[in-house]
Amino acid sequence: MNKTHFRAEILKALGQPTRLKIIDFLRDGERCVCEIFPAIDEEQSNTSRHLNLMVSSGILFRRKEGVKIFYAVKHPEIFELVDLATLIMTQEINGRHKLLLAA
Amino acid sequence: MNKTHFRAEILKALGQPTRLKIIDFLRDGERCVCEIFPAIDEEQSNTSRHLNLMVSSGILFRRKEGVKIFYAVKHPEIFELVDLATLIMTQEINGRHKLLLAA
DNA sequence: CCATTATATGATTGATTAATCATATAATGC
DNA sequence: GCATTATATGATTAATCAATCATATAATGG
Repeated sequence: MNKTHFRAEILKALGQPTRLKIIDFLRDGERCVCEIFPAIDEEQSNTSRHLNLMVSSGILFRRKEGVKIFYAVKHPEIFELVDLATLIMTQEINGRHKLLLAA
Repeated sequence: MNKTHFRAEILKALGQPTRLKIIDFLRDGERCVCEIFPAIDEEQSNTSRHLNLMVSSGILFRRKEGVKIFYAVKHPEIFELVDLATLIMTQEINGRHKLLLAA
């Protein structure tokens, strides 16, 4: 895999609503699957798949403790990146609003 | 569309190799389609579709000049966001390398 | 040892995506 | 007005994706 594909994989892993909800829920630190899936209101199996995908693409890491598996965001820059997306979104919404007002 | 979906759409728009190549090529400023598609080595029609998608998701804007259409990145934060993805990628590669060395 | 709890995974389905070829549209210079 | 250049779009195809249901695995407490 070349670097463009690697970068794309990271961004793609973050560019999905269910996965973004997981990232947001993990802002306060690690959580086990049994906490995550009710919090984001998704099925356990679906949540598990998304968690695994994010581990594979370097977004999350996993820690086992007894029967529970805790997931956490691997790099603090992930949050910065997501926050930038939020900022861009806000600017977009404001820009569109201004256009509507000007029309 | 709610905010989670909006954020996801922005990240997803950036999380595709062909589109990342376009963003990289637009770092120096606006370019017309006829410059972009040879630079990234993709078909004109495919390039056009990706450009349109990024306009729709708020990543790029378009300016018409005669028969040419110039595209440019709409928010400087887009570059910051992509650069963060590159940083995360680098950390991942280094991390994996260290693990291999330690093993 | 068994029942329970936590997590992962196989199989399936419908939806979305990226790429391609062919063609349409639209501006320009002659 | 016509040929040329630049761009967009319809139709198609193969691939990937997200979600779901059912089931498997694995650790724990009693």
